[in-house]
This record gives sequence, structure tokens and C-alpha cells, in this order.
Amino acid sequence: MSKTSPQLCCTLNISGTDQEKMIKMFKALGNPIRFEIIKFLLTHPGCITGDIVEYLPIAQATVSQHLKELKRVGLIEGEIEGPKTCYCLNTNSVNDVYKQLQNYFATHESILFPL
Amino acid sequence: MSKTSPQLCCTLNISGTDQEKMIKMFKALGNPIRFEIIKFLLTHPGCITGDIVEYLPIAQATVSQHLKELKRVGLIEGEIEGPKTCYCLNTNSVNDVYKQLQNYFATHESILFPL
DNA sequence: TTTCTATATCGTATTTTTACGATGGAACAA
DNA sequence: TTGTTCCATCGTAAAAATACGATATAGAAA
Repeated sequence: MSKTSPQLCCTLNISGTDQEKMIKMFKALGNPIRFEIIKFLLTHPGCITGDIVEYLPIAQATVSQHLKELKRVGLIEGEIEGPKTCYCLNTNSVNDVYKQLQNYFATHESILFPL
Repeated sequence: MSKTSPQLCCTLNISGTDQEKMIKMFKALGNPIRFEIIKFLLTHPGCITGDIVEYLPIAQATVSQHLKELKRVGLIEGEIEGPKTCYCLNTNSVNDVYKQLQNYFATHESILFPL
């Protein structure tokens, strides 16, 4: 390619795009603790912070920090109920990312599924 | 759940498992530069390091570092050809991760695809 | 009211990531 | 041989992530 079509430089000016959202979600899922939280919420929808803290081998403050990050990127939602907070997956966001991935695979099918 | 089934603590002792591999790939894909490299390889299979360096707005050493990381987690492969290195996606690994994701979605279909 | 419970946030220490220039080595060209 | 190109690695600086104890706050209970 160096000697053929000189492709324009990639600028990475993609703030707010779907791709950027997907990258943030990948990053969030790329941490073992946060991945376990997502898995836990799959099997325990609507549980409270304390349940997750009890399940994980880390301090409560750290769990809270991870929950905040998962909420920030849109993977989960928290609903305050009195002194507790109920967390559940944001299924819409999760589905959106999954659809984007499916789209990537469909678009580059011949490369990703070689005969 | 706090008052019902006391679930065992998650130990995160998952070294070498498929899940750990997937988490590492998520982490690798959770960086904008590395995501762009993967996208570039989708459209420019078999290109050399210099092509990627030319495309991205960062230094050659940094690109090389990211390529090393993508190779480490198994998303790409590099083949040395004389003084150059040809990179391409590891389609097997990519497909494996995709299949795992499909499995997660299928297993928790009722939660992830609410009516 | 006071006390307790649940959880978010603060402050901070440690580790990891990211980026760069400089260097080194391997293969090709002259 | 010498010089050049390509690219990985080294050394390092800056930024971000991760973790914890301590604290604050809001609601429930006493």
C-alpha cells in the first residue's frame, strides 16, 4: 500500500460517535472486576450494591468506583431505592454494541470467515 | 439476594481461561489507536508496519508497541518478510471471541432481549 | 431525636498504560 | 564493504487506572 493509494491520515476525531461509545464499552469490559459485575448482573438482575460487594473480593469503595464507570459508559443503570441502589444492565446499550459488532462482522465477512 | 442464597465469593482465579482471553481482547480493543489498527487491517490485510504508521497520527515506536500488544492478546499476527513485517488479523481468535459473545447473548436471551 | 445501614465520594498510594526520542539489529542496495 | 531502510526494543516521562481506608450523606429504624 505504501506505493499505491496514499490513504489520508487517521485523525481519531471521533468524539461522541457510536464507535467511540463502543470503544469505551470495550475498555470497561476489559477489566476482570467489571466483567464479573456484568456477568453477575446477568444472573442477578436488580441486585443492590451490597450483593455485588459481598460477591467480589475487593473493597466496597472500589466496587462503587467500578459501578460508576460501568454506569458512565452506559452498560448499567442504577436506581436509588431508599438507602440502597438497585443495579441492572442497560439492555438497550448492550444490544446496540452487539449490533455494531454484528455489522462489522457482516461487512467484512469474507475476511473474518475465510473459507 | 443478601438475605437468600449466600453465593460464594468470586475469586477471579481464571488465569488462562477463555473468559480471561476475552477480557484481554476487550481491553486491547478498548483503546482508540488499537481499534483503528484492527479496522485498518480489516480493509488492508497483509499491510506492513510502515503503512500503519503512515496512517496513524502517532510515533512509530508507539505503533510498534500497540502492534505488540495486539499480537500478545492474539488479535493479530505478524510475519517477518525481509526487513518488513506483514500484519494481518488472527481470524480464528476474532471468531472465537465473537462466538463467546454470541453464546453469552444466547444464554441470557430473555434478559438481553426483553420483550 | 439518635443510631444504624447502605453507598457514594474523597484523598492518596501504587501500578499500569501510553507516548516519545534514541538506539540496535537485520536485510537489502550500492 | 558501506549505507539505507524497516522495525523492534530501550529508557523514561507523563497520564490514567486501580485499590484502599476514611469520610460524608441520605434514608430507615429505634
